[in-house]
Amino acid sequence: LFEVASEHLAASGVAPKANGLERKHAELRPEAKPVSGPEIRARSLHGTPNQSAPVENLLTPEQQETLQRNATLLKYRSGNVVFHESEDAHFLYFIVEGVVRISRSGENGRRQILAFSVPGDLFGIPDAGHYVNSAETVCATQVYRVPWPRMQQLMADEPPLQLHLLAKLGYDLRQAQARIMTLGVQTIPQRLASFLLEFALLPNWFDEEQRYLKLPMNRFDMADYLGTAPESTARAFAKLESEGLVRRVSSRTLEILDIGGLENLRKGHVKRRSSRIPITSDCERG
Amino acid sequence: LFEVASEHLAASGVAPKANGLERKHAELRPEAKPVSGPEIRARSLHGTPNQSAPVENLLTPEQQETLQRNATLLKYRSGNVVFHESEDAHFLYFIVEGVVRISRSGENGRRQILAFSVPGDLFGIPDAGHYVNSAETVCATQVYRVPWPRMQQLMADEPPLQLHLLAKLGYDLRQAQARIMTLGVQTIPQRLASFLLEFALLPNWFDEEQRYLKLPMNRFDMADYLGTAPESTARAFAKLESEGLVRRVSSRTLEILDIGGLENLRKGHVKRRSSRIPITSDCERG
DNA sequence: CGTGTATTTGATGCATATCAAATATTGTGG
DNA sequence: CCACAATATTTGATATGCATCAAATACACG
Repeated sequence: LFEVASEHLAASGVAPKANGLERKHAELRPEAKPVSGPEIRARSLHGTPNQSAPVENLLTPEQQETLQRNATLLKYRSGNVVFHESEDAHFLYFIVEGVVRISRSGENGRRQILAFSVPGDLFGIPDAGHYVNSAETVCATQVYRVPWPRMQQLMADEPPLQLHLLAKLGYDLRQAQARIMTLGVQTIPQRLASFLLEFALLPNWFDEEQRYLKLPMNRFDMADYLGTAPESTARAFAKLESEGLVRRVSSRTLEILDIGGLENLRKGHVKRRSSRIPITSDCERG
Repeated sequence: LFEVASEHLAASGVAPKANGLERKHAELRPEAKPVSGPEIRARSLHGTPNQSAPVENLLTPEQQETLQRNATLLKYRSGNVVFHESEDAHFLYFIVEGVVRISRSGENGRRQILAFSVPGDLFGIPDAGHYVNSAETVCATQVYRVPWPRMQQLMADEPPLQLHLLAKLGYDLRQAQARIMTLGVQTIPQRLASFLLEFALLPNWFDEEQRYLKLPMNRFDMADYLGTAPESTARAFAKLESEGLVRRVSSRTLEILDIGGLENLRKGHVKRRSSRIPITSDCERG
C-alpha cells in the first residue's frame, strides 16, 4: 500500500525530555539492512517495460550504507508527532518499521489523512523549506532521518541517488492519484474495500496463512483516510461483514473471508453515471 | 506551493492546419523562450526557507535550450488524445500553451480527472514503461515532447536537470494532495469555489481587469474533476451566483464578483465534525 | 472490577446522485 | 444570415447515501 510520503502535521506536544526519542547514530551493523521490511520500493520513472522486475531503481548496498551513515535512527512510540505542517523542514525521513500517518488539516479544521506510510516509504519532503503535512506515528515506529543539507550533498555526489528519489516521488504521486480516484468515484463501502485490499498486500499486517488482517489504526484514522465519518466506517464494516466478505474478530483485527468479493465490491457499480466520452482522436500534423 | 504542474486551461484556439499535429523540431529562435507562458515553475525540493523567491530550480537558458533541441513541438486542436492510459510510454511532455486534462477511468468505468495541466506543467511520467493516465487536450494546445531515452541521457549528462524534474514531481505531488483534501473534506459548492480560485490565479484565463474568468472546459470535465455530476456542478454554480460571488456571463465565462467571498466559502464550515485529535507529542529518546 | 474511551447501532435530516425535461448554445446546411 | 439539428447546460422531482446527533455496547487501562 502506500509508500507515499508526503508531509506533515503536528501535535500539541508535551514532552521533550522525559520521553524523547531514542536517538543514535546509525552505526551500521553490516548484516542489518538499512531500510528494513518492504525494502526500498518504487519503480523506475521510465524503466523498460519490464514487468517482471517488481522493484527497480534500488540502491546498491554501498549506497544504502552511505545513506545510513548519514542518517539517525529514531524510535517512536505510538501516537507521537514526527513533525507538524508549517514547521521548518530540516530532515527527510525513511520508515524502517511501523506506520506513520501523513495528514493535513483543511482550512475548515477537518483533518484528512493523505497516506499511511509504511516501511520503505519516505516522507518529509518540504515546500519552500517548510513541511506541508503533519506526520504522526500510528504505532511503535522506527525511522531514519537525514538532514536535508546532507541529503542534498549526497545527491550531488551520487546522481543515482537523485534518480532513486525521483522514483520514490513518482511512486508517491501515483499513490496520491489512486487516492484521488478512490475519493472521487467510490462509495464508502468501496473505499473501505480498497483500503483493506491495500493493507492486505503488506505482509507486516496480513497473515496470509490465517487470512487475518491486523489494522494498526483506529476508526477515526481510517475515517479521515477514507474521507468519511467513523460511524460510516463502522457501517461499512457491518456491510462487508453481512455480505460475508470479512469477519470482525476484534475492532482492529479482521478475518478476510473473500478477497475476490472485496475486489468485486471495489470495482463494483458506479456512484454516478459516466460522463460523455466524445473524444476525437485526430490531431494536426504539420 | 509549487508551481507545479498540474492544471489549467487555455484558450480555445482556432485550429492550425487541417489536422494532424504540426510537427517541427524545435529550431530555437533565440528570442523565443523554450517553455513559454508561465515559465518553468516548481520550487526547489528543499530550498532555503527563502520565501521571497517565488521560483526556484529554474533551468538555465542553456539547459532550456538543450531541452528544446531534443524536443519536438506538437500542436493539437481541442479534444485530441495525446496518449491513453496503459499505452507504452515513449515520451515526456511539457505544455507550452493550452490545457490538457489528465484522467483515469476507474475500474467501474467512471472517469476522474486528476488534473488540468497548463503551460509550464509536465506530464507523461510512466510506471514500468506504461502511461498510467490518459492525456487529452481541452483546447488548442502546444506541447514539447522528449523521447524518454533521450531524457534519461540528458539527465545523466546534466544532473541539475534531475533536480529540476524532482522539483516538478514534488509540485505535482503537492497538487495531488491538495486535490485529495478537496475531495475528502469539501462540499460540492466548496470544491467549485476552490476550482475557480485555482483558475483565477492563471492570467491566461483570468482577466484581472474585468474579473472575467474564461473556463476552457465543459461541465462534464469540471464535474469529473470535482468528483461529482454535471447537474450538481450546475447547481453549485447557481448557488454561488445566488450568493453574489460570481455571475454567469455564459456557461464558459464567469464574472468573479467576490473573491474574498469565494475564499470564505472554500474555507467554510465543515462537512463533518473533526476527528478526535488526541495526540501525545512525547516520544522515546535514548 | 470500575471508569473512560472506542466502536457500533439507531434515528433523522440534508446533500447529492439520478432520472426527466426544459432551455440555451453551437454547429450546419440552405 | 436564418432555420434546424445536435449538444450542452440548467432546472425540477425524487431517491438514497452519508453526516450528524444520540445512545448503547464493547474495550482498555489502572
